[in-house]
Amino acid sequence: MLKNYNKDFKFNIEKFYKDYLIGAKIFKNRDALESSYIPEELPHRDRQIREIAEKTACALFGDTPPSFLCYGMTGTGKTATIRYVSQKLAQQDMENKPWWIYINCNVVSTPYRILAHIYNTIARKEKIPPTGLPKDIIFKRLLGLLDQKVGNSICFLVLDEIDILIENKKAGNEILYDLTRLNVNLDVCKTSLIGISNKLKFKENLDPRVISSLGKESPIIFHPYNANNLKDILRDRANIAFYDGILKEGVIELCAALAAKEDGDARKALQLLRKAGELAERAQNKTISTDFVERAQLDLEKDYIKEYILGMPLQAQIILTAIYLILKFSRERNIVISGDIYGVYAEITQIIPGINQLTKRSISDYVNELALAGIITADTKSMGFYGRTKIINLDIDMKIAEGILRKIDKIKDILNYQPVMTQTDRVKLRNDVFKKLI
DNA sequence: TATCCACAGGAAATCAGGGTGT
DNA sequence: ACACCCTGATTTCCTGTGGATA
Repeated sequence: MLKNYNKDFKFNIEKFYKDYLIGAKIFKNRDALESSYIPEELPHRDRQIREIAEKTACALFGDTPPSFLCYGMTGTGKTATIRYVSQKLAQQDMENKPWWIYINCNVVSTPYRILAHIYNTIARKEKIPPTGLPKDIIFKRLLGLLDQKVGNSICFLVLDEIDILIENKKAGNEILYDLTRLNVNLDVCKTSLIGISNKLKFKENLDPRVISSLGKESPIIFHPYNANNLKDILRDRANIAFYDGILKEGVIELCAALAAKEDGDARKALQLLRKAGELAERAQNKTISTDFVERAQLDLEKDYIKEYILGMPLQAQIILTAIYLILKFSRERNIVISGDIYGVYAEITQIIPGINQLTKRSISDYVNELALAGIITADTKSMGFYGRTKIINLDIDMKIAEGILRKIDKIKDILNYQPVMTQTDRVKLRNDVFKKLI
């Protein structure tokens, strides 16, 4: 049946657009606050720029630059600096401009796809299919293409988030080894690898053969920005992004301070500023005050959690639901252990149609992932005679969790289901024991 | 001090679903 | 149609483990 809407409350889209156009303009150039934006100047990265320039300058003479690594936490400007230097190098007067091929190993995450990605970016047309061919065939085709298309100039292969590649130790090392050996098999073209990593210790998992070529050069370290550094970066970007006089006193300082707390993450700082601007814009405000920054921070956090959970595989969502239900229905509300999760999970997979039940081993992995994302905390604890287990807590508000889970079709109907497990005394009994021991 | 709980988590195998060239 | 390839998710098999208990 149709609802009888009050006419006065009807959303007038025409008027909305009109008001929107007349209303305060905040953004002059929104893109300047994207982390992919390469500004004219990169504040506080002089040393890194110089080091990278020194290592790559021999490309000007057509010599092969050495392969090297860049380390630094997220938002310390690694990718931006590389892109910056590559732009500058391309502006120099030289016969054969070098090629730069960017590979984000988080997106292009398998050996086959890395080779295919390199091939396809150079070839433009006549692409290699996304799957189906043997790897060595692609490798040979790639060699031919490099010699033919890149000719006697340099091809830089930038592997961003290279640590993700090594998570699969065997396959990751194999492809890296293959890439380092490209030069040996090439006739005219030369390649040079640049690895970008968030984790300092990722080198531990690297094959010695790979280290010998990728780790010979001293790595370039990107230290986190401090609050003052971040202020400089934000000021530069804000000048491009906003109209004059939009930013109120203290906005940049607050963004910088908040991001400095998060390991000096410049990406975070820019996100805060952009979100604050968007909130002000939506509120049809003429200026951005620190209030908007505070709201932006809450919003960003909520958005992140929501998007993460809704983007998880259904099985992971069900496991989160199991944790939620245990906390909701067990009388001792604060303790969840892995065994209980599995029990309740097994129960609800029976209720939801079309779901198959996974093994404990897989669930253990999913629980770890949830913990890594900051949705739950999971600390392994030895209970001596009572075995070893993980003590799990929901790290987000129960209400928020419920709101998000309610958006998932297959789950929304079971959020009031009381698991049999929590009705028996088993959970309570265990909780009593654990409580004493913790 | 040996035992033993209740799991953790690594490595390799398997499976299904996407594709290939011949 | 066929033999074969790559990938991601999962299973199977397995070894490891901290400390309360007997």
